[in-house]
Amino acid sequence: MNAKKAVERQTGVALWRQIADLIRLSISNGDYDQTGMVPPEIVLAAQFGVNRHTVRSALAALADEGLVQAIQGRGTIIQRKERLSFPISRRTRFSQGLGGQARETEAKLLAQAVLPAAGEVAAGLKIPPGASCIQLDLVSSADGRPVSCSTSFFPQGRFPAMAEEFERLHSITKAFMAQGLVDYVRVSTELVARHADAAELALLRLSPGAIVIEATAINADPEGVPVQFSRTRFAADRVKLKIDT
Amino acid sequence: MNAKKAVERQTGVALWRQIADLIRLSISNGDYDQTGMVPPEIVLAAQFGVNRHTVRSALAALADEGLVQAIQGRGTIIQRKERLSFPISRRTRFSQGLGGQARETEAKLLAQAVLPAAGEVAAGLKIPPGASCIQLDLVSSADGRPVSCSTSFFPQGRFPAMAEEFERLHSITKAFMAQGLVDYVRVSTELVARHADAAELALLRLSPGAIVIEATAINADPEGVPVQFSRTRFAADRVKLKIDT
DNA sequence: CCGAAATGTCTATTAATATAGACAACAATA
DNA sequence: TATTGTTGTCTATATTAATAGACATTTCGG
Repeated sequence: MNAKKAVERQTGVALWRQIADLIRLSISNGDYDQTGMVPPEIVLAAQFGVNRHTVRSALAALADEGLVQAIQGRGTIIQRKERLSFPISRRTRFSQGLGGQARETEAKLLAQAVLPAAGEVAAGLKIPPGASCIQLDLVSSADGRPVSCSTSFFPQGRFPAMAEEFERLHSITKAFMAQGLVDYVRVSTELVARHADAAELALLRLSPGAIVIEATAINADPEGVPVQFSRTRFAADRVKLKIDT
Repeated sequence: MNAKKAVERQTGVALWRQIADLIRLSISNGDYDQTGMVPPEIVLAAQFGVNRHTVRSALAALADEGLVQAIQGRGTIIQRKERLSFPISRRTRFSQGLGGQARETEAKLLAQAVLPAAGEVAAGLKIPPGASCIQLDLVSSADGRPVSCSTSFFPQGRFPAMAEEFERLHSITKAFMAQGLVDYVRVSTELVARHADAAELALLRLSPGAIVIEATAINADPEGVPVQFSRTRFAADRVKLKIDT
């Protein structure tokens, strides 16, 4: 197991950031669970083959994220290590999926708009290009930490009060129910991973260089008629996607 | 749409690398399909708010990947833009999945070993810890470009000739068939995205800072008995994972 | 064939990153 | 309480990343 932790120079990614990423990974892998602490700076410096100050920069970044806390004289203790397991299946729903893993989940409406469906959205929802659809931008959090941000489109003809119902109920599932749709299933999901852009860094409170997993999904009613086209970006270091087939 | 392309300073990720990532994304999004060329360096520099030399560093990195080619006097032309769509379902198989998207697919055996199953592997395969299993390390390519590298474990008791059969047939599916297993299905898949480590950079021929999607999966025979535990790392900028439910 | 527009190359300067070493401050413990 | 093992802070230096400007070279269209 004991994989050699290698960092590369002259790559455009600063050593301290590479090291921060590796330590974050080790933490979420449970490598330091025995002590609940990160190894001493000198040890890490030796492991990575860099100067102690470089390791300190990495740990400072992790402390900034709230992942660890350094205490003079004692060491650097681990504050958090969870990676939420997020199910993707025919019945994917945000809040249910996290059942038990987080004390509190929240979905916050950032923006809403009514606009003509175009290209990808119209095709996904199977409505004619130009037909009105409702766009909702959300940020979802678990225990106060943002986990994902999403942009969803709904056909306005069928769900005219989507925005209002969501604001009232704070749940897509409940907003669907309030408008007469009691059940829906996931019909397709596409995943892509990339670096977070500036907007996502801000929304998800990520540190620059962080990774997001972008899931483009379509939900449909039991008859197979699409009801939602969504694009959700997950903070990759906070989630694990579990695919149930 | 025209999202502001923002780069962040003092983040541990060099500006030229952030810009290279953004341009790569624009290329795969088809933003430059009208001309088949990247915008002029001066235009990009203005868009990103950086010096032209910084943009040149980014383009040099992309040229190094073979994604673009700069021609003095004319501009920078796009050489490649594909992102392979990779299905994940109960019947996920590498070569079939890419049907039609690539002219030629190849799976190459890097290493093999017989070792006692431990922890995660034993649990996934539902065999007692310490029981022998066969480990195969593969790299899979499409049209000569590496797409994923994987480490798989098989119970030795049931598939003693896994390594030999794979070397002969160059296919996991066929190696299974040669040993009497005619069908198998995917029972679980977990996805995580992270930065590639040094070994993955080399195997997948990625540029440092690149992202991999790590899929941890278990395949089972029709009776539900696990036959394979695998961990596959995809080059994130070359694939799109399509989940069929 | 000239000019506009693009990439290529060079020098110089500033800012960020990384290394090196020394020592202070604090915590736990023998 | 003295020792050991930690993190915190300081100075100094070298390397890499980024900016700035000037000008050469190539391509293409009028």
